[in-house]
Amino acid sequence: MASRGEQVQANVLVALLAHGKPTSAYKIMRDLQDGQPKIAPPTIYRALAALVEQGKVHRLESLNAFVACQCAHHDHPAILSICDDCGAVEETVAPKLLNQLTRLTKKSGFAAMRHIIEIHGRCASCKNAGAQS
Amino acid sequence: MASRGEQVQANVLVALLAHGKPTSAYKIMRDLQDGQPKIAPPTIYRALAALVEQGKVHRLESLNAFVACQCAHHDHPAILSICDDCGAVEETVAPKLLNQLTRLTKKSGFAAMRHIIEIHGRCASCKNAGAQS
DNA sequence: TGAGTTATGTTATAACATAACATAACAAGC
DNA sequence: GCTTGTTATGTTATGTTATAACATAACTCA
Repeated sequence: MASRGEQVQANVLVALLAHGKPTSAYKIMRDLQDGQPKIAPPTIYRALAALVEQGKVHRLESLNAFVACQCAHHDHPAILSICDDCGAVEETVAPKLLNQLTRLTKKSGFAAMRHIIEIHGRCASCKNAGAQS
Repeated sequence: MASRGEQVQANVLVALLAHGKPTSAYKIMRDLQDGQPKIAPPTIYRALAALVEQGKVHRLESLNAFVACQCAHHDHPAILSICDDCGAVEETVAPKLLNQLTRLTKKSGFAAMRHIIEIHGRCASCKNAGAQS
């Protein structure tokens, strides 16, 4: 049987998938409070930390928000493209580029452990929508 | 004569330079409150926004903190290497790599406007310190 | 079963950020 | 030089994000 923690993680993941867009921890909490009124921030943050650890969720540092990973099967950290118009996030995996970054910073002796790459801009559909208006 | 805003910006920059490490907006505020007890968060955030705009300060999205730019003369966004041990930040400028990123995301029609690249790890001196212990 | 350990729940508060409005400075036309 | 509009700055309040600290429950293993 799933532990309580795993159950919360599953619920959080469902909530994130339902949104399909960057969602704050507190928004998720309010979602879950429909069925579990007393759930508190630390519970949400613990579940999110576990999901991020598992690679099932990405944390968006530049938005202080979270998205469900869209391509479950990769271990590589993702490059996240964030549309500032509609909020859509696209994941790109580019291990070579990450290696380049690691090598670049290694020149001064830096040992890279975790790469955060977030690119803000406009997605294809918002760009088109903007152009025609 | 410098406007009030420019004065605050100068003071904030001095405080940031004095630290030489990532510093939160509230820490800066407490620093400035030595000479100006009533200064409030919006004043600090406005000054920081202006300094970031001018490229004199970088915002570290993954730390919710700020550092003074160490190489004043460039317009390119910097790649920031952050030591999780000592907090030191190193800036690297690599326009080619940013272009690669832009091209990569452009494949799906994304128009990149702002690149955020933060790499966590250990700097050379902390790595050495850790190895010899 | 009971002692030790880990996971989870709960309360409280810390830390980060900005909305909303008030006031002051400045600039342009009268 | 006044007054009117505009922009910059100050001020108050509050919203939002995140975690510390402690309590309780569940699990393990002798």
